Amino acid sequence: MTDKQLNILMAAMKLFASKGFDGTSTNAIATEAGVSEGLIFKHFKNKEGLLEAIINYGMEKSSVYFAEVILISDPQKRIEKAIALPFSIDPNDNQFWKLMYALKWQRGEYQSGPFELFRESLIDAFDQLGYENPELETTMIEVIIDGVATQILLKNTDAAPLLETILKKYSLK
Amino acid sequence: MTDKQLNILMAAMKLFASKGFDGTSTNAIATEAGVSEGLIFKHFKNKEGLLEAIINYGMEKSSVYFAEVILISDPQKRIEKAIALPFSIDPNDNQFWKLMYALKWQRGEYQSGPFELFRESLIDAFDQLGYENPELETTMIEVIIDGVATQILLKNTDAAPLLETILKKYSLK
DNA sequence: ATTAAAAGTGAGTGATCACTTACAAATGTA
DNA sequence: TACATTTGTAAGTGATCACTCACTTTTAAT
Repeated sequence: MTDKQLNILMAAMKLFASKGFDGTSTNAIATEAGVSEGLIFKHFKNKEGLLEAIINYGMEKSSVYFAEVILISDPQKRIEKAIALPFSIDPNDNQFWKLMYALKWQRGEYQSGPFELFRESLIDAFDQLGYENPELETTMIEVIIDGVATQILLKNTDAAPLLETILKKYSLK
Repeated sequence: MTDKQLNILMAAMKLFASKGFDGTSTNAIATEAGVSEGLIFKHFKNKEGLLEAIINYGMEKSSVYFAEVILISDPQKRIEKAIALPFSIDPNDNQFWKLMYALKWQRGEYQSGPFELFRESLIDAFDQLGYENPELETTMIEVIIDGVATQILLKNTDAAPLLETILKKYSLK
């Protein structure tokens, strides 16, 4: 990936996250990236392709953290680590996750993939622990993760005490 | 409000919720509403004014439910009712809340108002119950509400068992 | 040094955007 | 009936949109 290619990617991520995909013009991206507008299309084919490149780039960076959770064999620890996930979002990745959550509501197509494996590994964990309804418990974890992500990304709530409260409340401390 | 005015409002809500504000053209709204494009601007001044009208309309309908929670004097019951809120979203209002949640991520300006009063009434409730950190507990409730709303609006999860699980987990049964 | 490919530019392109305007139909009131 | 106001339309408007194209510069391998 060229310097300018990365410039475009970062500029687009910033603008898509703050103004939305449709609210951002390729002209604005080019200006923010310090590049001619034509270059965007040379490298990413079209605006949609640029969005896909951003998501691939961000998910590749993030998939490590998902894998870390999935690979924990102790079910209790796996669940705890899953809950802790949104609390450990690298502030450098805030824009990426804001974009991902914004896309959730109007472009569900970018929601599949790594998330399904993640979900199944949680169902498995609750199953191992003998819970009556592992799917339901997993949905609860997803509720927590989405809710916490909303708080942290949108209202920059102080993460540490919130995490402690959750783990205590869930008798997972 | 005229028939056609309401047509425009509903058509715009539907399209804004599914394609986003910037992803929806006034031409598309007029077509969906079965109305000439000019009429939109006669009634709502501009596209932004139409969005505001939708939000006013939706919040006026919904404020009843928030008020119902706030007016409960028993603190325990008030908290329970607050948690139950996203579970009792009228399916007819799904589009409105999808729009509200989508706007959260790129247009925070539509987030204030009734929500603040709601938050304070929860802090008060936890305070009355002698909790150590009422603000933190209230944030937790907001986490739950946002997470549940995401599940229900986006993945149409079955609401009933999830509500029961949450109330149990929160020892609020 | 030659040269072909890749990176990069800037001035276009038609299409679509939000919005206006001139005018007609409907409505309410005297 | 007369007439002023409101409701509605259709054909525009300039601006901006995503994208293309002809062209130059840079890079890198022989």
